[in-house]
Amino acid sequence: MRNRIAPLLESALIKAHAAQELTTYPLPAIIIGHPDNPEHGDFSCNIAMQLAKGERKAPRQIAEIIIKYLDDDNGLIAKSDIAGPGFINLFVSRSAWQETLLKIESERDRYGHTISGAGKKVQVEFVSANPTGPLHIGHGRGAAIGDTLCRVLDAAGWDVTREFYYNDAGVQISNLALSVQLRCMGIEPDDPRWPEGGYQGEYIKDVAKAYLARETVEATDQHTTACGDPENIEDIRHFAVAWLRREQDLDLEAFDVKFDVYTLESALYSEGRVEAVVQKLIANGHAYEQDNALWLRSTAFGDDKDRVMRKADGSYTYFVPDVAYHQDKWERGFTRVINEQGSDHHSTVTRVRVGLQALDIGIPQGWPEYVLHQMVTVMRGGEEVKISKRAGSYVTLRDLIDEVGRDATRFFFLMRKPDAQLVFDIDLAKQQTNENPVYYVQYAHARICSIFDNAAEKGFIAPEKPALADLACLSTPDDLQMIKLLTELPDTVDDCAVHFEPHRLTYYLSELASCFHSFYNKNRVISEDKALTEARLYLLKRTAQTLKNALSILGISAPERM
RNA sequence: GCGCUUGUAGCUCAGCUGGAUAGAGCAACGGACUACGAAUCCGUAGGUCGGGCGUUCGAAUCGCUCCAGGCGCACCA
Repeated sequence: MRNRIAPLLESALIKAHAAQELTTYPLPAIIIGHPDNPEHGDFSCNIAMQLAKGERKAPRQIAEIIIKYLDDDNGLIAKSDIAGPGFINLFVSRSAWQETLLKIESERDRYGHTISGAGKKVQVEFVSANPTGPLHIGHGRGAAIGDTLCRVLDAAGWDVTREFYYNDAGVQISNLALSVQLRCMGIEPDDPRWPEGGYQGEYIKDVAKAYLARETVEATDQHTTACGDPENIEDIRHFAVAWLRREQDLDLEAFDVKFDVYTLESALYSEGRVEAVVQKLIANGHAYEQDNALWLRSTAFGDDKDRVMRKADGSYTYFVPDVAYHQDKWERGFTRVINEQGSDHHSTVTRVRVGLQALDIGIPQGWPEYVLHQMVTVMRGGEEVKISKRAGSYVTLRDLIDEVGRDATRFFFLMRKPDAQLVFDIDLAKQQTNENPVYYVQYAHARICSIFDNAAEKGFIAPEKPALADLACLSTPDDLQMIKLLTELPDTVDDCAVHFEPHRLTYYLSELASCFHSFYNKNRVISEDKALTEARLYLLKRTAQTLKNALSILGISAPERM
C-alpha cells in the first residue's frame, strides 16, 4: 500500500511544480510514514515541512497546495488532512483495504514477494567454517542470518547464489591432521607430546577411529576412503577434512540450510589464482620485500598498517587467498556480494577491500558488503555456558537443534538484529508456553486452521474469488486493523532486504499473531450471519497465508496442529 | 592506545534509516473459558532513551565529547 501512496504524492508535487506553485528543485524524495496514532490516518507525509524553508512558506500552506493537486483516480484515499505543524495525513478507503485481500488470494504462496531486486544477481557467502570441528552456536547464528538473508533477498526479487568457502589447507588443517594422527597412535591431549595448537575435542578420537577402520566418507566436494595407515599424514589430512565436512553437511541439512557453491581454498592455489594475485600486486607496484617477507603497502589504501603477504617461510598469509577468492567472485559477474561473518573477523573487511583496490581491476571501494553478527552467549539453568574452543567444549549447532528443535533455534537466532549481542536461553527456547515467541506465532496459524475445521463442520467455507461487495462487511476497526497489517508483509520483506536485518520479520510475525489472537478473543468468526462469517473466514484464510509465507521466509514451519 | 559495535521500563529487546503522547514480551498486581484451541485475551503499574554539548521547525534516531559492556588490533584463520 505504501508503494501505491507515494506515487500519488509524487505526481501532486510535480503538478504543483509545473503550475509554479512550488519552486524547489530538485524535489526531495517522498517519505511515507505510518503514524502511531490512528487519528493521524493510515499514512503520513512530512514533505511540506521539508519544503518550508526553500519555499519560504508556512508548511501548512504548502500542504494545502499539495493536497489541491492530489489526483486519486482509483479512489484510494478517503480523506486527507493537514495536521500539527504541517503533516499531510492520508486515510485509505475501506474498499481499497478490503481489495488487498483479493491480491493476497491471487498471489498465494508468492504473497510477500516483491520485484525490488529486479532479478539482479547477488551472491551471499555465509557460515564458511573451516572443517576442523563441528559447527558451534556462533556458526549457527551465522547460518540462520545468512540463510534467511538469502531467502529474504530471493523474496525481494534478487537472483541469489549461496556460497560456502572453506579452508582445506594451511596451518589449521595441518594441526587437525596432526591431532588425528596422534589420536591414532593413542596419544591424548594431556600427554606431554601433545602439541600447542592441537585440537582436543572428543570428535578427533572419532575421526581417528574411523580412519583406522578404513571407512569411506562421502561429503560435499569430498570423497575419500581411509588407507588406515597412521604414518600417512597426507591421507589422514584428506580423510579428516572429508569427515568433518560431512559432519557440517549433516548439521546444515538438519538446519535446512543449503548452498549452491562450495569454494575450496586449495583450489585457489592449484589454479594459480593466489600466485596471480601476488604477481599482479607486485606489478602494480604495491608490494615490497622486508625482513625476508613480502609486504603489501596497504596503508596506501587506508589500512592502518602494511600487511604481510608471503611469510619468511615462503607460505602466504590467509589474506592473499581471500583476495584471490574475491577477485574470482568479481570475475564471476557478481557486482553485488554480501559476506556474512562473525564480528570477530571484522578486521578482514578492510584488508580484503584494500587488496581488491590494489589489484586495480575496477572493483568499487565498498565491495563486497558485509553483515557482521555479534557474539552469542548461551544460558542454561540461569547460568552462562562457558565456551572453550581450545579444549573442544562448546555448544554445537547439532546439540541445539536436537534439544530445542529447528524452528525455535532459527527463530531465536533471528530475533535480534545481527549487530547486537545475543543471549540464547536454552530453557526459554525449549518451553512450549506463552513465553516462547515461536510457539506464539505458530499457535496463531494452528488456531486459524482449527477454525476452518470447525466452520466446515457447520457448513461454512471461505469463498473463492468473492466480489469486493462481499467483503464490505469487514468494516469494524478490528477487521480493518487485521487487513492493514496483512498488507505490510511486502514492505517488511523489502526493509529486511535493504537493511540486511531479518529480525524485522520476526517482529512483524509477533505483531501479526498478536493482532489475530486479540481479534479472535473479541470477535466471533463463525456466527448466524452467513455473509459476515464467510467474509471473516476469507480474511482468516489470507491471515494464515500471510503467517505461513512470512514463516517460510524465515525457514520456519507453519503447523496446522500443535 | 586505535578500530568496529552496543547502551531505551526491574529483566530481554523493538522503535520502520529526523516526526506528532517512546512501544512489546517476561516478571508484579487485578480480571476473562457451560459457543470457533486459555500455548490465548483484557486491564493496572513501571522511563532523565548511559551523561553532557551541539545541528533545526522537530533528536532515542544525526555530529562532537565523556562513561560503561562486547569483539578485534599476528609473518593464525
